[in-house]
Amino acid sequence: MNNDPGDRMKNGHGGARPNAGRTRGSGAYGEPTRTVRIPESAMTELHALLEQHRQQALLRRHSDTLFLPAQAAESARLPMYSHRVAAGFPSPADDHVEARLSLDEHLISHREATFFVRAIGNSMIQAGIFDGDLLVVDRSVTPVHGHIVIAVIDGELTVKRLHQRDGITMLKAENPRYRDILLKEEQELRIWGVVTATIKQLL
Amino acid sequence: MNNDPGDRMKNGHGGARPNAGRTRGSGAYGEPTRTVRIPESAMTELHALLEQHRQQALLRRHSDTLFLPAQAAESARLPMYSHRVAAGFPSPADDHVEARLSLDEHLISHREATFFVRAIGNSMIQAGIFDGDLLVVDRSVTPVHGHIVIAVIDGELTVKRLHQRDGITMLKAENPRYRDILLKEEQELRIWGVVTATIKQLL
DNA sequence: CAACTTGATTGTTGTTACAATTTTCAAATG
DNA sequence: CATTTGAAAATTGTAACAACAATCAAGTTG
Repeated sequence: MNNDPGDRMKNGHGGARPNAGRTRGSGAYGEPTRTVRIPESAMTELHALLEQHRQQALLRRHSDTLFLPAQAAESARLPMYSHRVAAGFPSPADDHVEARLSLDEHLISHREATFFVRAIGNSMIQAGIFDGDLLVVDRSVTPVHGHIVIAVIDGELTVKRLHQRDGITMLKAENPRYRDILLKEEQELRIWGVVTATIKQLL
Repeated sequence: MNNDPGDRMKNGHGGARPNAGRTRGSGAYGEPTRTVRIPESAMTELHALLEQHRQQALLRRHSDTLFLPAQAAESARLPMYSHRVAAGFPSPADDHVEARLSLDEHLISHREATFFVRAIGNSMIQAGIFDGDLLVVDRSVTPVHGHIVIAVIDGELTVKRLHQRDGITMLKAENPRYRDILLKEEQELRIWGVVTATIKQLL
């Protein structure tokens, strides 16, 4: 070993030669890279993704000496993406969503006293009740002023808002084109129940 | 306006106050990020992954308005009355009811693809969707012209009616006081799903 | 002369730094 | 009391940096 640096430095090795240095694409991926910023929770998934790319680069690099057994038929190997890369949308199958909801439980408090009625007509359109909507009716709720109720007037089933003021009982429609029903003395008001929810099916 | 900087600078606004500046986790992912270096061919996959994380962050951020269906417990069938049952008091215990109904079964056709959203605002009031209504959303339904959809525009979750005519895509509000959203070229429309039912709770 | 060593060179790679942007709060304004 | 405004603090894409690895040609050794 020559420990004197001066001598060697003068007629130095290497130098600004062409084709010196490591060759392009000699990294772990065999291709240029970029820096990106990602959330920390994506790190594990990303590491899986990177490992996959490294494997593929390794395979490409040694493709002249490495062979794999032919696959039985075209059992089209799909790329083994980490987790659900393709998804992109929140999926109900995902687990880390806090609240889960049962419509039955959510909308029905008194099971024994609840039934459904399909609305007919447009007399309650301003209350958001359209023809064909499904109404959830609770018979155990005591109807008071302001409630939307299912009532029987002259043998007809109707949905109206119950008004009780100064001893006068009315069934008001929520549509200016419909008349309110003022309850006469001899008329009997039969209230089947209070509407606790209305459901509009669009499809 | 005081254009003299000296005055304002002295008792300047802001300053090194506590709790000033934007809050931690207010980014698109709701969590800290890191920079990593990845091969270029992984960029598309990474973008999908990141989009997914952004969606999940959005979902987390709106967890007070987003729900998923519960597992089918003992889905209680409740009586479903037809409208013409004029006579006396029907009881849910009665037998001569037409059908018995489970809301979960009736309103949810694809459990794996269904979630709930609580509506905010009154932009769809003429479609019978009011502030606070519960929307049943099915991701497996292909959105077409006329459907009411849940969409993400500029990171905001909205309910609108989808219009597609002559190559133009619009999100129309059903309330004259709200402007329609005309989709610009560079704007990306993300439709989370189609609203299959809306539920208005009255009690 | 073939095999090995050596040093400069150049691409890779993980991380840090930076600048532009966005979000937020409280004081100031009307 | 609602709105405006300026500074502060975080986000975010990208540039820069430093340590490292690979490569080649000249030099050295047997």
